[in-house]
Amino acid sequence: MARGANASARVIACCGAPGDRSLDITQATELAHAFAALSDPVRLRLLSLIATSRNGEVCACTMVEALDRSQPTVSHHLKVLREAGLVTSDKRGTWMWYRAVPERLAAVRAALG
Amino acid sequence: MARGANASARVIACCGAPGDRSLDITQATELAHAFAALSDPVRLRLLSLIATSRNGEVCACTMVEALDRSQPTVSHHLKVLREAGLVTSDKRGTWMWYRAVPERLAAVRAALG
DNA sequence: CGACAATATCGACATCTGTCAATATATCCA
DNA sequence: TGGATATATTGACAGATGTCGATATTGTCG
Repeated sequence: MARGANASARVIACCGAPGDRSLDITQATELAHAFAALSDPVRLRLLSLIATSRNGEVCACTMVEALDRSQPTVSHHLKVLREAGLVTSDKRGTWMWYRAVPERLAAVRAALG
Repeated sequence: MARGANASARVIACCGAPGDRSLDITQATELAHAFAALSDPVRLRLLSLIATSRNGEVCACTMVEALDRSQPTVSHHLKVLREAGLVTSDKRGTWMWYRAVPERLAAVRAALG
């Protein structure tokens, strides 16, 4: 479901790349989706909560409490993060536990240089 | 005019930071603005064109030709990139020349880890 | 000055996005 | 089985965003 998880396009030129061309439409659209997932304060705080958690995972219920948003809104944002491949979810009982995907974060970071 | 150019907030925990807390609302909003500037395919292609150019700068007229968008649209996107601090512009005669701001790109990249 | 060229701004419009209340779905427990 | 809890989905709506045509602004050159 996570789209663009295998993209390696870069905004700035890489270490003497052969072609050394700028992004084409497909690459740009793919990358734009990733950045769009990061372009909301609520989502950034969610991702931050998850990525900096002690045991590496956070229950959705915790996040609804932490952020000043309704439960449906938080659920929506978590879905966006998941579809962008930035987090994964694991349902255990009634609770939904979220984990960050460091490789995906690294991939997006790499696209910036 | 460029907002948030001095932010050093990170989504994931930094090298044993003292507080080790997640983003607050202010930091998250600031970062979100930066990512929002990167969340459009046209803007990514513009930034890519600029950042990978031979002499480090690109004339606006070149970009209007390169992308399949109207002149007002390209002008709008360049303005967004400029206000995000990702590029700078320099008017020489009738032409407007754009340059990337590597430090700003690095700062955004650093926020991802 | 006046014609031309490059860029920016304005106004309008369709689409996308964030938000919440209401509701549905899934799971646990008594 | 039935009630309670956690999460997801739906529907609606306001506000933001990308786009273009028309126009304004700025600078060059005869």
